Amino acid sequence: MLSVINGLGSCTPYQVRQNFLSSRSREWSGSAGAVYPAIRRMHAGGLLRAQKTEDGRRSVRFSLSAAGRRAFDAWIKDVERACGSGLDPFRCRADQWDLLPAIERRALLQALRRKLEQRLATLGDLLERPDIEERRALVLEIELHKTRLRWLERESARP
Amino acid sequence: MLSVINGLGSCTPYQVRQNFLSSRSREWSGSAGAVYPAIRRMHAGGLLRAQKTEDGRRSVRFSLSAAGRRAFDAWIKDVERACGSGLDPFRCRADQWDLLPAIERRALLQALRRKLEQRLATLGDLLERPDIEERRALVLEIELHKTRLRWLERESARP
DNA sequence: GTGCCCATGTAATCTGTTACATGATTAG
DNA sequence: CTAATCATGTAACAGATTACATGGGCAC
Repeated sequence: MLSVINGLGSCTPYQVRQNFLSSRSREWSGSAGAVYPAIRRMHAGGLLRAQKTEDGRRSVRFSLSAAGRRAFDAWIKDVERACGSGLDPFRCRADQWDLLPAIERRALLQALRRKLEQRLATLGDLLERPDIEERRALVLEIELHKTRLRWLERESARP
Repeated sequence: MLSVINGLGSCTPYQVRQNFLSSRSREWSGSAGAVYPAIRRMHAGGLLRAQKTEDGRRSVRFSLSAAGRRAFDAWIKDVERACGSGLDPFRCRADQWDLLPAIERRALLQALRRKLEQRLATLGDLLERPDIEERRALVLEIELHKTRLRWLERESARP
């Protein structure tokens, strides 16, 4: 998945790490202990090309090698995986919620709706900002959350 | 996440494993090297209660202890995590697709649409079967895939 | 009995996490 | 100069994967 970051140019490990840290993903911590070894592995595996840049710092910049670009391309075009359902923390819980006693269930669904609406507001604000990257993914995420919200509303109005 | 399986009754490690193997999740292999140690850990941590059942086999059945049920409850009611965006393989790629040359991009979006429609057909068939468990999650998954499909159609008709 | 499947594991390996360590540069 | 921060790591640990090992019951 580091391919994604490296897909955006020639950069130092530190920049890669910052990118992970700043991306509000929560599913990936971007910890030093993950990023640096991963880059070393990819370099050893021939997916990255290193180029010494003599700009004062001893920093080494990495970019995708031909093999790296091929691997990235294969990842992008992996239709099978792309259309899988992933590991959705909302969907994972969906059937469990139904087992709760009616009162708890009602309260929980309510809390979920509030949280989703709040999240949608935040994402909507983000969308306004001109400097935001990954705009398409953001639009999609908003739509997916709206779908979850509709599902919740349908679930709330039930036996 | 094993809480989910254990939430469905008193069972042997083997049954847990079969459940994982049969659930078309792909995000979790249910390998022996994961399930057995995990159960041992949870038992050691006091989340599981073991009961020897003398039904011939030496099988030990596990069920949730009081602490285990509390942990499961906390997981179910984790609104924050539930409303996070998870690790969606489709959304992850969404912005990368836009970087492809127009012809490749068009072909890929087409392939994705076909795949999604096929997946939707499969899930629709599943929904017909009366013995299917996790029905709510299935309905939700279908809706989410439809949302992705709508997004794709909007993306296909673009500059 | 022999072979096969059921059920339970262990070993080696890979990768991610947290927490700590280190040298280089910049602010005061 | 000293302290903070930048940039790069390492160490210990947790958990997942594959592949292999083991032992009991059943079919033939």
